[in-house]
Amino acid sequence: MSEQEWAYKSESSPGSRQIQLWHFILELLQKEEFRDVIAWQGDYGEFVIKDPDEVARLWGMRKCKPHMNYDKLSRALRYYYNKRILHKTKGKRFTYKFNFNKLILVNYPVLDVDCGYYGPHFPTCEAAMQYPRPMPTLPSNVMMMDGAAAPIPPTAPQAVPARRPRGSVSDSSEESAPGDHTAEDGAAAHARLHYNHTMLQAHMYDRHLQMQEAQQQSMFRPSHRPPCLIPEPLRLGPASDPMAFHQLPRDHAFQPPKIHSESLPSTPSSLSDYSSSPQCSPMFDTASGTRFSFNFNFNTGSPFDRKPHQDLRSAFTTHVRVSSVDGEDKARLQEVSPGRLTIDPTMKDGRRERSPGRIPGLLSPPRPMERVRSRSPQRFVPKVVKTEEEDEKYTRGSSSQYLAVPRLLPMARRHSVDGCIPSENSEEGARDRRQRWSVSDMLPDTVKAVDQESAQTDEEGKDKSIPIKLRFKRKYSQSQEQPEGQDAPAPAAAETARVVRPWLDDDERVTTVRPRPRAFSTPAELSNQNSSAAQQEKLPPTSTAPSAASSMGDLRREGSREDSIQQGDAARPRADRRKNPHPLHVRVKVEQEDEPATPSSRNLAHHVRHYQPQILIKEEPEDLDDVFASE
DNA sequence: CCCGGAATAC
DNA sequence: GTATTCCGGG
Repeated sequence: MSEQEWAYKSESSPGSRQIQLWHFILELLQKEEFRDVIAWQGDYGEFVIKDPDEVARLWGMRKCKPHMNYDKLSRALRYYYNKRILHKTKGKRFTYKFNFNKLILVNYPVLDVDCGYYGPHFPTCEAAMQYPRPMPTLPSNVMMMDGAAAPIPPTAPQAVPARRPRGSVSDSSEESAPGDHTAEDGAAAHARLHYNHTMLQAHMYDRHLQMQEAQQQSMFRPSHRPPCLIPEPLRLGPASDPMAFHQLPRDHAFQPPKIHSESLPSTPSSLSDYSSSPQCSPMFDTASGTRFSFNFNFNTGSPFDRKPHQDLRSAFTTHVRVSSVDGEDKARLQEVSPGRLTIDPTMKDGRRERSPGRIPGLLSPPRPMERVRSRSPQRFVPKVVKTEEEDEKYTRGSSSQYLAVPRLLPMARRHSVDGCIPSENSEEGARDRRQRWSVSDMLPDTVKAVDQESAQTDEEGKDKSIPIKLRFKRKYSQSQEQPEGQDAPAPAAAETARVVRPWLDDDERVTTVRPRPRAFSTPAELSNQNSSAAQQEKLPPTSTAPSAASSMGDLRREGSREDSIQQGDAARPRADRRKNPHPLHVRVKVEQEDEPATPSSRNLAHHVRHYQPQILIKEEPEDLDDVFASE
């Protein structure tokens, strides 16, 4: 199977297993050669179609629609409005904007990793480099799901190749040659997969493991192809389960969807080489029955003569990072729910990996300031930036605003990375900033530790009048010194308590969920919001491989129960934990109606279909202060 | 240009 | 479901 498979709809959507427009758009955006056709421009995620006709033509090519034009294409784009993949930048001709934060992950798997691309205006180039987050392929709904955190996959031999920095589109003096697969190697090198998945979807962990192995395999496999986004089918043996998290039958291991001959050439390699879009050849066009001659450009430089998603994946990675971290943070949060710890990306041997030189952005248009800032990953120096927003929250001190988490690493401040934070006078404004709250959370703990130090110092001598958030920090500091005094277990040698933002952003709420015991999950329950997980798993109900919850339907809400959260899970076997997961306090993002989709449609169902809520859990915030008030 | 309904294809 | 194809209207 090919690594591009992810870009195609799963079998749940018959006949739609073709690349989607927004994928294609991203693909073009990622390619330098099309910068005159379409390019990132303006705000975060914003792009402008410079040559509508050409874009339409290319799109038509890809989709074998010779009569495609911008009018039709734009109609398709408009359909994305309701789905929140895109919205229009009003007033700007041919300009649209991706809702990366919200949507990228909704429908599609998290791409693995370490691509050179750091997306449009990706705020955390350095941060990302510093804290590489290879994200295994994973159904997006996992990310959106605030079920739980998964143990972080272990580390693996590092062979992260340096990557050429890529300033911006404008700074496009260098471009990776078609054969340049450094990014892929880097991705592969990311065997250190520390991604979180949800307990609710523990089966995804299986997938992860598989993918991890796949990545490892692809990493060392002489290949001219990029490592798989979605790894090739593989058989993961127990021995290769680095975490030995659980040893589950893998007979139902993730298998890429079969290729339907009706829709795609079934040649084994056809998908791998799908970039040529062979099915576009009339001889393959059995479905439409149309007859037209289509002159494909298979020459180099065409978007069709390469692995189409190689770059797309890269393009995604940026946002996946953001979103993933976002999700991961949520996941961690859950994992960290009282008495628990999350694991930071520390290698098994205890060393903390530092990304050697992953260089951001091949084609992404970084923020203007980013261009100027140093991109030396080696000399990454965190720059503490306290946003007004944060200041306000500190000042406000509304304890209910804070998500209490025991053994909290002091997330003293919102970190930012030099060059990755918009200037104060930036036009971006609050929304943009909010978009990046996850930035700080993706910083390595080492970086956070830096802050921690200052935080400790800062708070020395202060008292309980300080907001609970700060008290958490303090408490954590103490616990670090005297870990045995805590009810929570001391972190394992290679583990470090993970910082979780102790406060809630305005668009966040806390809710408590109880993951359904895996044993009770049924595959049927998986197909709620997003079918990807279920589809990819295709686990028969009788499968010994546990499926897991992936939808709200699998969550039983539960009030905050101290009894269940104070015990801590550390003493419990993981297997037990998974079977009887504790209620989790979950940080959820509440849908913000930035651009509310107005269901003016006569057909509400239709609207609902096209409006995919980003938040699966929506509940009134739960004040957890009482839980930790004892401190 | 842009929007979104409607019908239809796949 | 995801477009594609039309199209009336702003």
